[in-house]
Amino acid sequence: MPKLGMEPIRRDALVKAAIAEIGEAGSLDVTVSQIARRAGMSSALAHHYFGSKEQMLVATMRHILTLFGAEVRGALAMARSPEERIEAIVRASFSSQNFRAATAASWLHFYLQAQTSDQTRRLLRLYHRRLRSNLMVGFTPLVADPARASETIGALIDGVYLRQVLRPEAMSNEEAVALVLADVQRLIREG
Amino acid sequence: MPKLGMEPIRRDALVKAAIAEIGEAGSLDVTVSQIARRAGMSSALAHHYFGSKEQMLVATMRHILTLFGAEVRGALAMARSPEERIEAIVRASFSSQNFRAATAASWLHFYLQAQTSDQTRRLLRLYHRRLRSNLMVGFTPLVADPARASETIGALIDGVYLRQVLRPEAMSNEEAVALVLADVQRLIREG
DNA sequence: AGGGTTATTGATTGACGAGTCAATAAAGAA
DNA sequence: TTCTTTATTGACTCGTCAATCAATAACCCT
Repeated sequence: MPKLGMEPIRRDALVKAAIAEIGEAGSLDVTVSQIARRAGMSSALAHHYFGSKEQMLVATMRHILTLFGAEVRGALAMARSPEERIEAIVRASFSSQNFRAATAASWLHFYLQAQTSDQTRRLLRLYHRRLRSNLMVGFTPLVADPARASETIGALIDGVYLRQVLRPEAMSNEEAVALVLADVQRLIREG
Repeated sequence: MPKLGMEPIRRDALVKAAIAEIGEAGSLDVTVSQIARRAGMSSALAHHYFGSKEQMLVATMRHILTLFGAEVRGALAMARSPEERIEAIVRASFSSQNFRAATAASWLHFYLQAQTSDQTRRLLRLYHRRLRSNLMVGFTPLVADPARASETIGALIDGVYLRQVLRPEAMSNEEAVALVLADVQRLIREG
């Protein structure tokens, strides 16, 4: 029962199914057929809209990055001080449905994918640069070496994230945020 | 020209070739044939000695973990104070040839593999527990919440490691060590 | 109604890769 | 020497999966 204007709907469904499938399988070995089935269509249709598996995964990562970017921007808009700016970024990094099991696994997947795919690498660098730049703005009025502080907190966020992918039960979202924020506070107190 | 007692030699060659191959490809998609060819034998022989690809990769991870464990033990033997214990662990985490490009990529690979392979997961948990326990011993006389401190430094190590896999040029080994140790110092000063 | 476009899929192709096997050869044991 | 064990490989099987294609159907416009 073909209706017109299906393209955006299908693409969206596929991207979301890809995240869910990667998260559930906890693995990189997700096939186009699995994703397509979960999205309620044939694999042929997936290829029809994305051309290739890689393009589909790139679109998936772009989607994750877009959501994350929106969340950061939203939180930053509320921030009234440098401290609050940093806190906003940390909270966004661990926030909401989006940043749980499925998304986290996908995220990690793309970290690896970035070693072989140019497009993925470019996307990831972009995210890194933005994160770093946002942290820097917050840290600059507060510490002597904002670059160093941003690097530390950025790495700490990645590390906590990585551990959450492996052992989701070991630490809750709030605990993760608290852990990172405590380190932020130490950095600030040190000046 | 079959000589006897080839088994340990072949196994060793395969394990080392696997690390090199994963590191060079920067990817999980390493075939048994590629690894075997690099190790100077046929893929059939690799199967003969390891039974399956998974067993071969488990042996590879075990090898990496063994090397790391030895390095940590060596450094700990020299430590004369709690501070030095912690420093020893951090230095070992980023030390030497072993912990560069190829090994780091393999390491990250196993993090993912752990989500699907029971054996790999067990190995990784063992490593985590030991690392945590070692850090705890160092932190206990120095800070109020040693568990929290160990968790923070453990995550920071993983995060810095992850970033080095992605952008090896961004930070040198020594810089990585310095970054982590600075955070250790902050934790200690805080008490 | 009929031509063009979009949506959709089952079936197929083509590649690649893990694991198996039968065959060859050398070393040691009897 | 002959038998057994170990080493070794090329060729093969079997499965899987990305990608393609041909066919079908609904929608829109004229």
